This record gives sequence, structure tokens and C-alpha cells, in this order.
Amino acid sequence: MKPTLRAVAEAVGVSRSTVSNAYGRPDQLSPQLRQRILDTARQMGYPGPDPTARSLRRGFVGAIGVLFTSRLSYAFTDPFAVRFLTGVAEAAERHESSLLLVPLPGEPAGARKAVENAAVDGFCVYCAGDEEGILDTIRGRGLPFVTTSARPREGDRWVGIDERAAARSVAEHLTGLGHRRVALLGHDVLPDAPTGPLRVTDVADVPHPTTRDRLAGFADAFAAAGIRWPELTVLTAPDNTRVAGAAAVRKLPAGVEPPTAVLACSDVLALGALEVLRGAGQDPRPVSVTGFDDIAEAAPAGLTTVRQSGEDKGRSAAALLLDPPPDATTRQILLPTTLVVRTSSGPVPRS
Amino acid sequence: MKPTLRAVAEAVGVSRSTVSNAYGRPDQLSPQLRQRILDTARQMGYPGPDPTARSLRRGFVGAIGVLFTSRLSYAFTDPFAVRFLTGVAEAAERHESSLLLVPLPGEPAGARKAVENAAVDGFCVYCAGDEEGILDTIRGRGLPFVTTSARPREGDRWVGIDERAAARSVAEHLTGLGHRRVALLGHDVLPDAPTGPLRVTDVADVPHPTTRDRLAGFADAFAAAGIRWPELTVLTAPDNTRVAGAAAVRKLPAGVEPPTAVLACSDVLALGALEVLRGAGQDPRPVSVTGFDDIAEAAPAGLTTVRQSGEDKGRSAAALLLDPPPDATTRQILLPTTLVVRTSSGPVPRS
DNA sequence: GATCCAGTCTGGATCGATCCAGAGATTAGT
DNA sequence: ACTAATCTCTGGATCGATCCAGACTGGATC
Repeated sequence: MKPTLRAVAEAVGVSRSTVSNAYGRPDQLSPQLRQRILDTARQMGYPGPDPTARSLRRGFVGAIGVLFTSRLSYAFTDPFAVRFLTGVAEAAERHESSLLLVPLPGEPAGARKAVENAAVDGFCVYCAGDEEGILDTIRGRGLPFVTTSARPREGDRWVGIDERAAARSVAEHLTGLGHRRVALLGHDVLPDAPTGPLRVTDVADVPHPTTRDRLAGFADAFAAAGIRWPELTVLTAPDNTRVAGAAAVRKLPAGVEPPTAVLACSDVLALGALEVLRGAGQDPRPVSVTGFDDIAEAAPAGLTTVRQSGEDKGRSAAALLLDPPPDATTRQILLPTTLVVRTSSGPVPRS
Repeated sequence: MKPTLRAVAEAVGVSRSTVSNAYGRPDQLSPQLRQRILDTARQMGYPGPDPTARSLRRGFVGAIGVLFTSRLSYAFTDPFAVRFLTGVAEAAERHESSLLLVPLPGEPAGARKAVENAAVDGFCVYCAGDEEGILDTIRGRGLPFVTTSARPREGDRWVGIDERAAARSVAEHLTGLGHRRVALLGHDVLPDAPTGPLRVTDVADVPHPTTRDRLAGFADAFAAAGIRWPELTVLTAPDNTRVAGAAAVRKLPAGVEPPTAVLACSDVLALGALEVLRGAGQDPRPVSVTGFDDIAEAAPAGLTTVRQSGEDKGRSAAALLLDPPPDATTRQILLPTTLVVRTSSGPVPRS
């Protein structure tokens, strides 16, 4: 059995408080005594105050929870999520806080339990799906949190971008190039929908909030160009991964007039699409492809996309949690986006 | 103030134990009473047992610590480290364990404190540098741990590859192709060495254990081909990053006979090297480049490399921690590696 | 009808620390 | 020399739960 603080106190012949102070507040005792305590502690093999006991008493843990509303191990396959995490880690490092990555099981009850059992001082919720249940559980615990949710509640801390306007900007880039027959590509467009083309009667039906907002932004641009929502082809992918993007594009109906452009809701989907559309044996007429996020792989692939900084998002989120601005008005941070035009998009080829 | 378990007990008119059992062991009380407890708890806004208090009493946290012996936010820039983390996350998900990512400050004292303050049941230590101090601190706490250290102690849980043999295999591939004038590229080859070519008198002087083992493996192959250590040019990079790799290669002395091959200790370094050596305005005579790890970016770049699975490493490490095999002999897992030959390596061009 | 047993529920002890009001001893101030 | 201030150190209360030995019921067993 490991010795405890009490054992050290008895060995040295002082009170427990004094030993505690030797570790936590050196100014509360004489340097000599402190040294004597530390020495015998070391010699007894006492590893210092137990973190759990300390947390209980102090009411403070020194860790922030990071929640991905998707499987945790999947999260790492999404480069943008990794950048976000990098930003969070950077801010946490500065605050000497640890990060608790909590895996959320699929079923809501399990997810609830996981959130309730996490020993943290607050949460950064990276929203990649439905999250209201999660947020309510956090609220129930009375812990502070920051979301990147598509539509934050009044007063909630939030960091994000104007998804819809950003999406609109890429789409306008394409309508400007003359594209009229396009396919939109997102993941989780409709619940349980198989990979492939869909008729979505209303954008509002899309359950995944980010996908919904981006599709809506695309639609805005096309509406301005005289193309209404029901005329747009929507492709859906089961995951936000390259292979899923590739698979979705392969399901484009052969024979009928193919789209002249594919607008993806993320770079990984777009890169998957590019692979297929630029791959060997394809129709030589190039199809324009655009992405979203501007991950590292986008530039070498020449992908036209919308840039947003995952690091900034993560950093801001963690900062909002770790030292929140006193006035509630500055607790929602809108980050900028930029349209980055590369070679993957071009004018409609003449037929 | 949030209500506690005691408050709920008083409200319902039962003992604290009973409320505790309502959450933790439903079989210990009648379903009706349990329901009544849960209902009033919900209505009072009691979020369930406090995780910290529970951990203290139970002596079990439900989280494993993950340590990177480099800055945490840097770790995410290393694709192989991310794969490792993915594997760890996968195993943790299965065990309903959380992952505590602990940022380690540069100075040993701070790192020690960080490890001592982490509320976890054990550690996965991803060794990317010197780690003995870290491991000693963990041992001091009496917590189990798994390392990927270059040279594990007898009895320690470990998962890794035969670094030296694997490195030797790529190098033999190159000597087989006729390469004799080569440059080795690693990071942290010598402490505080500037980027660029070095004379390293002895491989054993290299402080970074992985770099050392891989360089030694390279040297083995060249020794077999009649080239002794001091004749080998070693390039060093300050970081294990693409830009650092590129910078190191740019420092190759111009004018003198350039190497016909660059053997890097990692794919990111190799990719940086490739960028420079295949870039515009370069000597048209192609220099062979090899990497190590086979990260996702290696294949599209045509990089010859040694494949090892980061996911497997992470998964095995976490498994070794979460349900260790009873017999100590199987607590060290040697994972396989494969030489993957692609287009970045070829025969020595005739001059 | 005494015994045994399973099913429920209780309450004091405990996990390992930190907090805080205050006791004693020293030093400083006038 | 006497009060005030400062420095050290103490010990009981507390953080919020879980553990465990045992009490109490009501029904089955022989």
C-alpha cells in the first residue's frame, strides 16, 4: 500500500495540514521543516498528494473534457477535427490543464452516462452531429461548456463560422463560372439514407446541422442564379471520409447528363470525389469539385475550398472555457473564412 | 449549489447508501423505491454521483493517461502519433475508459508534477524522446504503464517494433541498388545541433532513442556494404516535421559530390526532403529518398518506406494496460514491419 | 413453531486530501 | 515593557460519495 499524507505527517511528527502545505503552499511553513517533510516523504515513497482526493476537496479538477459527437476513434480520421484538437491542446498547455477525451457510445443513454461520469471542470463540444442531449446533460451538471454548434443558444459560449454565408461563397464562385447542373455532396444528409443521389424535398429536413447549413448556403447561391432547391441533386455519404465521398460520387447515375460541378460539404469528401472524377478511365470532360475547411491535403490536390482555421477554433474554444471574458456579449466568437480558389474548379466545359 | 446524494436521501427519506445503490447497484433495492429515488433526484436537479468523489472512494478513475514526450500540440502534427492515438482511443472506447491527454512542460520538474497530478488508472507513454524521468515518476505513483520506448526494462509492458532491423532493411534496399554515397536524416541527432550536416563520431552518442536505433540500423547495412560509420553524412532536423526535413536537406553542402540517396528516420522528414529534391530548379539527377512509418501521405508521394501500424501499436498498448495478460512473458509485444518499395527509390544514376 | 434464507434497507467508517479558525511563539513598534 | 503584527503550525470539519457488517421483514422449510 502506498503511504498517504497522514503517514508522512506521523513519520515527521507534524500535522497533516503542515504536510499538505509543504506541497501546496510553501509559504505557510519554514523552509527547513518543508525540506525535512519532502525528504522523508521521498524516502517513504510518498508520491505527493493524491490527485483525486485533492480534486474532491478543492472542487476543481484541472482538466477539460473534449467531446466529439461521433465515435472518438473516427474523430482522429478527420483532419479538421485533429486541427481543432491541436488548438484546444495549445490553450490547455498554457493553462496547465489536461484534456479528457471522452468516448461517447452511440445510444443516448450511454452518452449521457459518459458525460455524467467525466471528472472535468468544463467541456469543449466539437459538434459534428446532433448534440442537444449532450448539452442538456452538461447543463444538468452545472458545468461550463463551449460549443461549435450550428445554432448556439443565447448566452451559451460558442465559437464558429458563418457556415451558410461561407458555403454560399463557394457556390457563387461556381455559378459565376457558369455552372448550373451541379451535385451537392454531404454526409448524413438524411437519416439512414444509403450512399448515393437523393431527392431532398427541403433543406430543413437535413438532420446534421453543419451539413444542413452548408447545403442551405449552396442553395442560396443557386437560387440567386435561378435554380430552386428541388432541382438540385444531393449526394449523401455515410461518413465524413474520403472513401465515403468517393463511393457517393460513383453512384452518380451513368448515362444521364452528369453534373458539371460537385460541391462537397468538406474537403475529405471532396478529395474522395476528386479521386474518382480525376481517376483513370473517366470522362475527359473535367468536373469542377469544391470542398470546405482547407485541410492540409487540399492545397497539394489543388482543391478549391473555403478556408477556416481549426487551430483557431480549438484555441478560442478552450480559451472561452478556461478564462471566459467577463461580459457575456463577447462569449460568442465568429471566426472568419476565406474562399480559396485553386485548380479543381473552372468554367463549364463547352459540350 | 448543486444537490448532493445526501440531499436526495433526505428528500426521499432513505439512507444515503440506498440512494447510492439506486445508481450503482440496482439489484440492491426494490424497483419501486429505486424509481422513486431516481424521480425525485431528477426533479431536484441531482446529476448523479459526483465522479471525483466516486473515484476517491472506489480507488478507480476510469481514465488512462496518454503521455507524449514532446509538446502535446506538436504531437498532433505527427501523423504517426495521431494514428497511435486513434488505436488507443479504439481500445479505450471498448473499455468505456476515457483518455487523459496530459501536456508535459519542457522542464523535468514541471513534467514530473504534471504526471503526479494526473487522475488516471495508468499511462500509455508514447516515447518520442527521453522518458526515463517520466517513467520513474509513474513507477513512484505505483501506476501501471505501457511504453513504446526503444529499450524497455525487463518486466515493463511494452509494444514496439524492431527499430534497428527495420531500418536496416530499407538501407539494404538502397545498398542493393548500388548506393554508396548517402545521407542519413533524423531529428534530434545531437543535442542543440543546428539544422544541417553533422559529423557524428558514434551512433551511441545520439540522445534520441528512436533516432539512434534507426540510424544504427542504417549503419548496419552500410557496414555490411563496406562503408563504416564515420564516412556517413548525417543530417539533423530540430523537429520531426516536414519543413524541418526540407530545411535540413537544403543545408547539404553545394558543390561537393551530393549523396545519391537520403535515408530519413521518418516519413515526414522524408516528405520534406522529397519536396526539396524533386522541387523545381533542382539537379535533374534524381536522389533516392526513403522514409519510415508509412503514413497516409507516403503512398501518394510514392515514398519508399518501412510500414508499421500506428493503430495496432496504440490498440495493443491500451489493451496491455486495460486487460493485461496474466503471464508477464506476453507483456511485451513486438509488432511486424514491412519494407514498402515505391518510386522514390531507384538505382544510382550513371554519372 | 423454530429455523433459515433471501430480499431490503441502514448508518458508521472510510477514501485522501484541503480549509479555516485559532493557538503559540517571535519579532517589531512605540 | 506592553501591545500589535507576523510567522508557524495544529486539528477538527469537510468535500461527496461507497463499503460493509448488520438489522429488520416476510415467506419457505421441516
